[in-house]
Amino acid sequence: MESKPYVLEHGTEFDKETLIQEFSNIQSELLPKVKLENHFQKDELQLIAGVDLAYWDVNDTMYGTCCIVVIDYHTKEVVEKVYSYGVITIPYIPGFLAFRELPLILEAVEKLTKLPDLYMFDGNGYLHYRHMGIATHASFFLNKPTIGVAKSYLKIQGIDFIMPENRMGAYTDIVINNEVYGRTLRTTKNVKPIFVSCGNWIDLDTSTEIVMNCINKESRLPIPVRLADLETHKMRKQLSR
DNA sequence: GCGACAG
DNA sequence: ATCTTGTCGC
Repeated sequence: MESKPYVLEHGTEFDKETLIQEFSNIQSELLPKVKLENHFQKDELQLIAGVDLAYWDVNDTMYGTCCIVVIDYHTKEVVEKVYSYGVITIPYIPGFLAFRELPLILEAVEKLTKLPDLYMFDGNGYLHYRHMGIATHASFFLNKPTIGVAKSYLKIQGIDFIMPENRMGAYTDIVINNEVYGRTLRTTKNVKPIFVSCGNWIDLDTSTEIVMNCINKESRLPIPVRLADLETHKMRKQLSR
């Protein structure tokens, strides 16, 4: 049976296997440019952005909206909110989320009046089959440090995560082939953990520290990602009617 | 063929 | 991601 073709833009069609082949090549070319070291001064962190998308469909056409919420790292006040929306042309394929979501993300970023110092994503970064989750991939277009924050676990090479202790701030590292891919982090007691990984230009300890500093009692997710999530749902309500 | 599978 | 109400518990 043949793979179903996918329409990308203006009548261009690709079959799934071709997409995966080309996408894998792109990810492999980016990998050598990843640096898991802080390319910034911690005490200069001011604006942190959370990025998320929501989807809906109309007559078999998939639409999406991307919302970016920027907060002041110290006061936790919302500084700016921007969004974009449009037709989604790339299918969701595990391991290739960035190719589906980046177009709308970059469109929304264009609308920001102040550039954030760091971006947090709803999804993985270095914790990925080829270390190229959306947080890492996106960093090359944003030119800023990024962090990946996933709500569920992406199992790699059959390796399960180790459940951290049930106390706020407890974590266990996700190690595969002697390499640390990411971290299972309990941001809130009595609530299931999240999965934090470096995006780019930041180390895992600092990523963990920043995520924990963005936790309040409202959610297990860091504030920027949580607010972006809520915002995309609001936008979908408006846009889908 | 079957199961796995960030969002 | 999305489809969906009430409900148990802190």
